[in-house]
Amino acid sequence: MTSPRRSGLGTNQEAVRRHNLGTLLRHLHGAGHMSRAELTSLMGLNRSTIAGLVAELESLGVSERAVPVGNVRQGAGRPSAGVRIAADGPYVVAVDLGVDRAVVARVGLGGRVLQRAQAPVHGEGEAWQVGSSVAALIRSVVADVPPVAPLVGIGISVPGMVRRSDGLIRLAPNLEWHDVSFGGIVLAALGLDIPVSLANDADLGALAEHRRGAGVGIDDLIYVSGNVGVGAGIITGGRRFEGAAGYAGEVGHLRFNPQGRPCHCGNRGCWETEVGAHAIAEAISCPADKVAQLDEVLEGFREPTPGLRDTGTALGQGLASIVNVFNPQVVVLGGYFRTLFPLVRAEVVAGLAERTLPAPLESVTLALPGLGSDSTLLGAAEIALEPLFVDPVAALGSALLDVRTALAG
Amino acid sequence: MTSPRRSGLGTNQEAVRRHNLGTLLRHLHGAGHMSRAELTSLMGLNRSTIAGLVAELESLGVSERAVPVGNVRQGAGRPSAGVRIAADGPYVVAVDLGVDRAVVARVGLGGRVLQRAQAPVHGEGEAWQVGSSVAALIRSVVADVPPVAPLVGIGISVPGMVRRSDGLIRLAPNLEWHDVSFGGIVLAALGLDIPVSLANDADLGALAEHRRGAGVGIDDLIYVSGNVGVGAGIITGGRRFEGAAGYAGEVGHLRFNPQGRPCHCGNRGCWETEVGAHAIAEAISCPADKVAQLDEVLEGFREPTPGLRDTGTALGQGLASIVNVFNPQVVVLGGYFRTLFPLVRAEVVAGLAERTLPAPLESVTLALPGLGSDSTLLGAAEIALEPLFVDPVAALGSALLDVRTALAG
DNA sequence: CCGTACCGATCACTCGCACAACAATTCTCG
DNA sequence: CGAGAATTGTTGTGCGAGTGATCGGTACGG
Repeated sequence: MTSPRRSGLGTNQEAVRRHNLGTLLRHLHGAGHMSRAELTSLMGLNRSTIAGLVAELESLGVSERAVPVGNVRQGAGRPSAGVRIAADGPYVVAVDLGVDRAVVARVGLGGRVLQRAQAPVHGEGEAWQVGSSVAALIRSVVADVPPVAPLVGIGISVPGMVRRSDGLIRLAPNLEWHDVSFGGIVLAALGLDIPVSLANDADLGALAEHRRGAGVGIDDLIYVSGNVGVGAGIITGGRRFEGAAGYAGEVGHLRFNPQGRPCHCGNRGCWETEVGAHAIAEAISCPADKVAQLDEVLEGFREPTPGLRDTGTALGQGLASIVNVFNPQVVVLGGYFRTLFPLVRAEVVAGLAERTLPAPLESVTLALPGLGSDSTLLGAAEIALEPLFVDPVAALGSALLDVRTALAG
Repeated sequence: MTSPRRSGLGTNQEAVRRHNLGTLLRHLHGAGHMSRAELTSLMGLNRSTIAGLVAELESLGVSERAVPVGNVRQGAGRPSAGVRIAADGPYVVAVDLGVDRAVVARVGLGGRVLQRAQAPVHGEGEAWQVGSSVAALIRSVVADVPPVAPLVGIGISVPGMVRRSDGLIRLAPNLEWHDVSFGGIVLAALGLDIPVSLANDADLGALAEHRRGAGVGIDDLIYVSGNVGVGAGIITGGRRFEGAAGYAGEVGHLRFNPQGRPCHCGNRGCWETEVGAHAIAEAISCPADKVAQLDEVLEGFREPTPGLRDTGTALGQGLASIVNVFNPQVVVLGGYFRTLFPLVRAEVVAGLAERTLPAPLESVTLALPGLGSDSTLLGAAEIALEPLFVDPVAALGSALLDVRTALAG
């Protein structure tokens, strides 16, 4: 479900055109609306070349002309005609699979959420049950999509380890899933056969924050997601760090306190036993059945408890290992850390400074997600959109038109 | 001293030619000797195109025709004329700066070591003293280079943290250097002005093992270097993982045992206090003044001592964190681990299996360096050669001809 | 011994981008 | 208020890079 990696191939002219068209669309996707003049300077190509590429995108129905937008005019000269994302252009379906709920959205280019729906899913539900719930949500978000708009694919964020080669969910501890082909289940429930991409939620959070959130323009960032488990998504050099099989970023099981609590992985004192949802809940004496609503509970606090302060210190100290090892420019704190961090910022920063080496410490910043709780959902949209940026013509050629009819038939 | 990162630029025809010429040379560098037919299928380009590129490389003096090499003929047909690296072609100078000695080599394309020299350097020597020793070694390895052979640049492997933006050595604990511009020092001692690239030794070990050692064809590997400190070099997706400023891979300070020995970084129980050279020396009761010769001492053992077994277990358990976080396909054990690992293989494997998550564990392999103790030296050569693969014409255009005269004048 | 297979060399062809000239539009300065 | 400067879109031309077909050369195999 993911394209194989490129080898040391040569480049021919066809590839040049594909690459340039895809890069132009990537820029448009990033900015949403821009002038041809901006594109010219960004891509370093000739004006005429940009004009040709823009014309091709328009004929593909991806972009449309816009009036010379009345933004700040910085100088003399003929105003540059705008290029903007077409209203009925290509879109994807993004699925954010959580432990207790699923969020589904129809997302267009530019990361615009066009429709959204969500529903609770049972914690220990069978995969096929969850799959049919998700399929129902997908049907609802595409209920009033215009027939001319092409569906490029589906992206799914999973709270677990996803094998890159085929998108198989190897292990989702909190869903109690082992080796589930969730992409196939959803497609079967829909009766469709379109591209489906799956990836780990933290990886997708990192991707979305890099493209549209707190990490725009930052090529080396880490998104640390605090939920029941703790995971990290890594962006390096502007690319996703996936590892050999797609499992990279399992920072939750870093050795933190060999005398600590037992972890479900079989060891003791893994970092996530000190800063995961259960540890946070314990620090604020939150009853076990309210751990799923930990966000709301945490928001009730104006001052941290001593237990929370300790959790904050542990969070900072664990982040120190991550910063030492990855040397990121920004660390984005997602999941429950998003509400925890503002409460115990001082302790986190102190724990980080205490254990990080001077050189990597001086260039790192801690940040909250710029996309709030939508990071993973928008990350799922990004991986589904990706084929458009590699080869727009091919991706649109294989996209699905008139989804409502296809779903009805 | 390192080229800036590429942004989302477009591709023009000039870039295509550069890229194809560089890619062809990269293949030739990897295989040393190949037929045009192989190049055709590897790069996916037309025969005529390959012929044109090969002709250009020949006119640049980089490659030369070889007789249809008498290797295994797999089928009928006219034998494909060979392409091989030119005898008097471009070369680089590689420097492996160790704690107690420096190795300098003249290295040609294909990673061939053409000349080599080494000398002891004082542990706490001033940087300029070490620089002039290295300069003398460089003079000796280029003493009988033919005048027509161009010198592309110098690559230096450093046992410390190197800032990527300018090659500044931020910290080399065992040399007791802070913020040393060693590249500039060496150039000044030589009286030359040519490109110098510096990088961390573990990073370069990883690069060399990926290109020419135990990791050929492996796109996700980690080279863990055990010396006085412990560091890691990471290759992901076939690229170096450097982090925002170049400091990525500092695994030696991963938290291992919070009640453990104090580390020079100010914390307690960092992993390198358990598996670094001093810990190994302690495990075998090696006197402190022989730590520099730990390799030879270790080679004297046929059976591991109980202390070494414990070190092996700690090594495996620490590697587990690395495997969980990076999900590599291969972990190469360099430095002192190269002699330690065969002694305590069982303990390392057991420690790794005990603490690694099942999914990343199933795809990882432990390996010894395919290049022996030359990994870092050849990695230094690789970064110096890199400009040739990005743009052969430009790199050769700015290369230095007739080095002997330039050094004399 | 001859047919087949494979490779190198050559040349016309296609395609994509760069360049130059011109038109359109706005700003600025006198 | 008007002319020139500045910037951008448009169009046609040219260059360069890779493609594809053809021919000739060399080896293998029956």
